[in-house]
Amino acid sequence: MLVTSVTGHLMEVEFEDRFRKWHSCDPADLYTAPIRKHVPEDKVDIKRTLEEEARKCHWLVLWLDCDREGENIAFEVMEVCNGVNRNLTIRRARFSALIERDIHEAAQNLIAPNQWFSDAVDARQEIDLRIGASFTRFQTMLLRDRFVIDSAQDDKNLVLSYGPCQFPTLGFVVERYWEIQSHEPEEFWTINCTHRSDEGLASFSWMRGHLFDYTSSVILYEMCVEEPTATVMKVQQQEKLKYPPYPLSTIELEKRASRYFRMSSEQTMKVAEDLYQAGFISYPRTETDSFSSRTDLHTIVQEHQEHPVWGSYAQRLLDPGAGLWRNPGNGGHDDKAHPPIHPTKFSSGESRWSQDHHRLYELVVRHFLACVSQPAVGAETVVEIDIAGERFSASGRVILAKNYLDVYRFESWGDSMIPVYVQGQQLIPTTLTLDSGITRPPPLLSEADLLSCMDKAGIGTDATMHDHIKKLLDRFYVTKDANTRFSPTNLGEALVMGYDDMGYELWKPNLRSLMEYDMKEVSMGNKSKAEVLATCLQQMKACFLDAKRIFFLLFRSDRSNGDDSSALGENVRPCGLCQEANMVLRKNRDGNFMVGCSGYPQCRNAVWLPGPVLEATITNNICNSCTPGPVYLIQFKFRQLEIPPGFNVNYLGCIGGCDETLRQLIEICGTGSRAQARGRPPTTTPSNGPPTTTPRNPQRSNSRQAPCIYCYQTGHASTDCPSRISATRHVQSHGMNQQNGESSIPCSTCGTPCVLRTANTANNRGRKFYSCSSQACNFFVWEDNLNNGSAPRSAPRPNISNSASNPSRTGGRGRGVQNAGRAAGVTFVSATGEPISGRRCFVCGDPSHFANACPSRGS
DNA sequence: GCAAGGTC
Repeated sequence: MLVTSVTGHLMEVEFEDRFRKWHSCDPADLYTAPIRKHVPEDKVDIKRTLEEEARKCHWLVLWLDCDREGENIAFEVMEVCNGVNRNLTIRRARFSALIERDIHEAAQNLIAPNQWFSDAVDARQEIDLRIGASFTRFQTMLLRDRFVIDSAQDDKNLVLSYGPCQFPTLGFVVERYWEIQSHEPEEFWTINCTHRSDEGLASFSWMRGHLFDYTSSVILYEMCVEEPTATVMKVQQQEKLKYPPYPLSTIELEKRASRYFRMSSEQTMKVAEDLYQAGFISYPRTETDSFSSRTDLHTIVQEHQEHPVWGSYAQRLLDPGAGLWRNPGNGGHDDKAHPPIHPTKFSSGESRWSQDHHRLYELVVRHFLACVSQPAVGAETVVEIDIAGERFSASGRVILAKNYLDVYRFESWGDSMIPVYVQGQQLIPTTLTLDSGITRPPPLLSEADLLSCMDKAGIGTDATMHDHIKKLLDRFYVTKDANTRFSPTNLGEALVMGYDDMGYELWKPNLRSLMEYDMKEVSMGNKSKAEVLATCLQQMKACFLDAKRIFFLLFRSDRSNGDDSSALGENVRPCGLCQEANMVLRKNRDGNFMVGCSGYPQCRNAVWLPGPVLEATITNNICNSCTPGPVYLIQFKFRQLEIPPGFNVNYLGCIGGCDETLRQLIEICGTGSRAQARGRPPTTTPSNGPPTTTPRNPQRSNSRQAPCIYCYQTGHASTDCPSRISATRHVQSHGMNQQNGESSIPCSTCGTPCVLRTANTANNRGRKFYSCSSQACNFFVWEDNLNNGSAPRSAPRPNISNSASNPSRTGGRGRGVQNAGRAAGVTFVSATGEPISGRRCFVCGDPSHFANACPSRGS
């Protein structure tokens, strides 16, 4: 028996020569252009070896990975060998690890090669090539000149590639970025309680989590303050186990190396390949996360007994008396081709290893030792207390046995002690506070997150995922920060938005999933290769032609005059962003107005004007307050039916940031920006410009200046938004910022007249409320509660410690209701501000019960 | 100059 090898695929698919040059044909022709499968130059020697040996042999046994790709490679080898020897008897060996018994069994149970498996791969290769080449050529040639990339690379070499794996991967990054951009912060409230005793401190958290309604939170908080005695309702003690990880697959190795060492997936695979080739670890490209029952795990552990750092742990593992051994868990994945990544040779560190080699080898060994170890054991105590009907809980944990955590230093499980409590015990909280928080957007995707997204959506394989991520970086579609978090560049975001604008989900994982499904059908013999190719390529060609048509409309060619808006008159102001050009008033093709920098596209500073603008004319009047000036005022005419009552059709306004009326109109009616209407971050460029959401990239750089998340304008950070500053001057809670006018209702706290406003928070949008017009006062009340005769309240922001036993802090400070009736610490006034005596439920207004007994509270 | 999948 003679053994030789190939190195992955022996052949490649390629277009015939006359279609190879980019300008040789219309990219649409690539859906039907003839292709050929051939052995590339660097594999010719391997082909020659195969041919030489095949001539002398009678049998050809194919020992390749037992997956679809492996089957396809087997057919490539068969084609070459059959080419020189038609009489070969050909068989396939099925094995998945270099385990002696498996190899013997495979040799004794040879099977026929599986044509369906191979066909599925042929189909994938052809589809990937045709789609990738056609879209890449097209979008590169059309769009390359439209983007200025801040790098040393010659722009002429810039390739804007499209691929069925790289684009969905980019899609994940962009989608998360959009999610962050469109996040609307919302204030919430939570009650926190602590209790200190001789034994220590327990922090109890509110079992409701948090509420977004301030008034409800205050009511519930005050009920707790009024009756602060806590009763211990439940003390639950149980043993908790923290399990070691499953055996190591490629994705897990990449994710963990990224999390623990901030190593890129690309670097991880490079180092893993080195370690594999030097024999220190097993094959690093595997989806399998369970060991075959035939694997000799003990021998692997034995090898590490002498290691200076983890040797003693390995010895404990092998000692039956220690009881540390446990057969590894099964993660449920098996690619039938390779075992999980595990150490194959002992090393206490080689002199030529880099720090990354040391780290990765250590991770593989410790992970393996952890897999065959007992879980960590902890004793957990959960205490639930009740204060005035509200439940709070605290928990403590004592670790009884660290077990695998002794060797797996990358994970931790902390101790947290709380005092001992017994059921029925009563106690007075040490602190009871009403605390506020703000909802935050999710973080940018980390490399580990991105790998998870790809894994979940079936984008790429264990061997290629890191390639797709690297490709996004190489193509300038994304950037990665020091915390391994990814943001799209202007270019990446614009491409995704371009496809999104077309309505095609070419940047979403669905396309790949559908292809995957079809491949599976082919590999099972349910569909033929030809059938899948015909359907898929026909659909993709139609999609390509449509995309081509729309892209030409979106990105019309003449850059100097490519702006789809028309300038209307003179400059409005100097541009504060690039500080080189002027901002000019423009009207877009779709009739919407904006003021954009004349330095576009180098500078993309833009201010979108309210949607209802019918006419806009620059006047000679100059704003007295806005800088950099002069900022010329604009005479607006609004569409009567599109503006709320109280606003004039004719209005002289300033776009410099000082104008409250314009700000309110934008908040209420929105701007003419395209994307805003779809809930995406607003587009700040003219509708035919490169579609980016933000006015970034001034002066050949990729630096960002995102639009303010509150007013959607540029030129200031969200934290400095003038609209927010003026809104918070009037009301405390963000979002309650639409002022309708003054009313005669006196504030029950200070007597100053209240202002009727409309809430704009997610939970209460459109709901009217009164708030005190005094900046020093926090009073507010929902209008509908007033009409129900329910409980308008002064609403100080309590954040008090040690005050639970001093509930008098809410006592009648206000002139309006100083002598109002009080029930359980709650004051009621009527719609006219008159005090009402007697108890009423805050939630539903029913006088027969109080809020803590309201039937609706269960929900 | 293009895809994704093998691999060194």
